[in-house]
Amino acid sequence: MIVDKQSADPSLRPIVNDPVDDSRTVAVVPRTEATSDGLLSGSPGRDVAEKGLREAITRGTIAPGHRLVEAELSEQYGVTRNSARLALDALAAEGLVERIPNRGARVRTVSTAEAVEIMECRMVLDGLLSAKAAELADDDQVARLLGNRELMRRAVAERELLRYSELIQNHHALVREAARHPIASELVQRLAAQIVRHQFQLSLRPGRAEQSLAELERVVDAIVARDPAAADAAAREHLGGVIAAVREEALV
Amino acid sequence: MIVDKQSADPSLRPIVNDPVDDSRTVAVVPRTEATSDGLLSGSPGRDVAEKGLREAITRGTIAPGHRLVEAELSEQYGVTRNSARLALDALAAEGLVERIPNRGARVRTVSTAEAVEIMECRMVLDGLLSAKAAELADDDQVARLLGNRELMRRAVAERELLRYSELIQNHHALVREAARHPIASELVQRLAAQIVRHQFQLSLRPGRAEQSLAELERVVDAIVARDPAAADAAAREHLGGVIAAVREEALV
DNA sequence: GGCGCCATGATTGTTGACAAACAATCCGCC
DNA sequence: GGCGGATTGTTTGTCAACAATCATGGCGCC
Repeated sequence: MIVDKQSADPSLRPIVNDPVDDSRTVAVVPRTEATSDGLLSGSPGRDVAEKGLREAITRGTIAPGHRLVEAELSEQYGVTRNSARLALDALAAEGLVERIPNRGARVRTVSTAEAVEIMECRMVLDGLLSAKAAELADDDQVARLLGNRELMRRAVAERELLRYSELIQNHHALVREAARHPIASELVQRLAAQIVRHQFQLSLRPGRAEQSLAELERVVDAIVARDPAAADAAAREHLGGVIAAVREEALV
Repeated sequence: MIVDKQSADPSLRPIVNDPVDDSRTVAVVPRTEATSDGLLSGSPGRDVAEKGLREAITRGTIAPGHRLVEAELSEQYGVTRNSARLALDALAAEGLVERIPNRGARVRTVSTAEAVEIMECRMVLDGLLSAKAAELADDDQVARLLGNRELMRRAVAERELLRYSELIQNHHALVREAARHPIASELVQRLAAQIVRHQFQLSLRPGRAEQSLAELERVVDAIVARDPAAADAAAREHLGGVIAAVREEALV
């Protein structure tokens, strides 16, 4: 049975309509220290640890499978153990950290099979985003996509793989912005974070950049042409190519 | 069933000081049992609260927008406040609960626009799963899909909407199982949990069941015929129909 | 010499008390 | 009578100590 008491305002204290809400999110500057040994404490603490850890994991500074001991993290990031613990919880929810009850946490290692599955999900979601972008992008966004395409071409021509890698990220960011689809955007980003390692490894394969570029150019073309179906198809084809490459890599 | 209270959406109401707030007395209550002092503690505690809350939210027992006060939850589920707190964290990560720092948590209300976005994501992911199912389903799974199709037909013929609704869930569960794609399966389930309310509301619309059935039958046909592309297309078409219906509903 | 069993150490998980944040209220003041 | 600022009460967030859990290593026993 359902209880519906909605007739009364559920807010004891209104949370809605808070126009100035950033007062709390920024202005961090934590009491530089609270505990005698100079640990950052509190809410900032959790965020500091979470941000630092996420960065370290996604950049590969910490290797997959590496154990993450709460006490060590606490010391390393200068936060209390509780903050470190909460950060681990958050990252576990994001799929970056694996947690085993009573046994601790470690950096999640995604198998090749999982990486493929993740990419398959990204493939269809990226198709959705590209299609939406083709439908909704404004002139400025189209211009920036074209500009980025030019940069990608140059980077590939000059064999600047690292730079090209960054530009691909940029391309995706532009597509996400143009698509105006927060839900899909967040999903894609979360999935992408889980496989940076695989993706990076792949990008160094000879010949990979050229193929990738050709595929991405078709995505841009479709968006510029305002053709959602073509954009969807092109985006899928691109990631389909990436997936095939990863599968091949796995055999090596 | 779900009591609709859309008519009194709290977020649309002016922020008046409503001294009498009985909306917070929720009649939930499993209170599974108790230790000597009446509190379940610890790890089980967190799980109990999380499971109970998730159930209450997805079943609509607690209305969207409803405030979730840690102390109250702790009492209601017979767990410590900390367990309740962790449960809220977990549910917030799943997108079922909204948290605002220092201001508390409430059941997330998904706007129609968000619901549409979520369904668009489900659409493409469901297409992926259906295609995989067409590729990988074994004979037993195919048989069960066919059996379920028959049950759906009957339910619709006999105007058993509630039963039909359950059978749809069952259909999706069978597809997920056959697809052997844990990543996509989990994503889809998480997204689905966020919009049960919208979906349920929709399923009661006259004529909706018939159209839905026809679409789902085509999905089953494609899987049985081992035709991934057709399965993908059919699944997308199905959710595309649902999305169109939701958009219409929004105008009413 | 190998096997099971208890002590030990390192880590995670929990607890209750404490502190901060915020909305609502009260009070003096003009 | 209305306004600004301190005050209060409620709720969230943090902390350090405590308890539970698991792996490891030593020790007797077969």
